[in-house]
Amino acid sequence: MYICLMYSSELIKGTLKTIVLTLLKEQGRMYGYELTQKVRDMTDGKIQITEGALYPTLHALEKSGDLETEKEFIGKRVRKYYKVTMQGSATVKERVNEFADFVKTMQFLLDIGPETGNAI
Amino acid sequence: MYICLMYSSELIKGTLKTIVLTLLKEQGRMYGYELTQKVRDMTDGKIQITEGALYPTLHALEKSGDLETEKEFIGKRVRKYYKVTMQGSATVKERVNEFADFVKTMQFLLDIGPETGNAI
DNA sequence: CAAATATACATAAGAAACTTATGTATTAAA
DNA sequence: TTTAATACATAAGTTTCTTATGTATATTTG
Repeated sequence: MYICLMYSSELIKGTLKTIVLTLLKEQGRMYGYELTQKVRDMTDGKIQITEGALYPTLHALEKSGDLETEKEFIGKRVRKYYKVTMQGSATVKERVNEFADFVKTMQFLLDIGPETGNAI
Repeated sequence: MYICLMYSSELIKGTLKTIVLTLLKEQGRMYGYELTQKVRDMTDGKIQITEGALYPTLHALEKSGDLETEKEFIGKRVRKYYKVTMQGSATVKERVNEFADFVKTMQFLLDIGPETGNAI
């Protein structure tokens, strides 16, 4: 079985919003830094979300109405918790379904099985 | 089951080279325009490779040594056939394996099954 | 047979989504 | 007490696409 330490940035491109929205929906609420840690831990470091990519994305998702924030003070430090709005909840479903469909199409195109991932 | 007419361009981003290399390896040799048609047909139009994206990609893959070309004249019209080099053949394997691995990680992250694609 | 469409290549400007670098500030660990 | 971790943010640069444009031949259709 093939194992790689870290995916090429090309591959991850376009999936950041889907990942963030899904995790926030599952976890209830999280803050930015927490998200980077969670994704790194869940993927054994294979997906590492950089802060330079994450924060602008979170801001965009808030602006589009898919996320909303609650500020909280931990000592003197501000922490911004994000959670999925009702609109965002629908967006998550769409995005996850689209991704699942896309994977099927790609598996057909690349001639790889769904479970085994057996390459040529 | 979820079906969409066309994937958002975000999702497809980063998979173009993998698709092109895989099809060329399977089919032996193809020319650019043929590739766009093949992908469109195989995916029922859900993935539509634009020529503006394809030709620069083919040129890059030739430059990197993964593809080589043969020019052929169909009447007065030039047709450039591409085929995978020995180096390219290894690249295909790597890329397909990486994609398969990536899909597994994403299915875990998004909490979707491998076959059913059952969303929340 | 003329006009529209399909075939077949190519490039260039602009947009989108990242990476890398930098900045600020607090808190915990060595 | 200095380093690392936590926690936010933005800005410049890169990659990779979209959209637009260009050229030319071949085929279909009205």
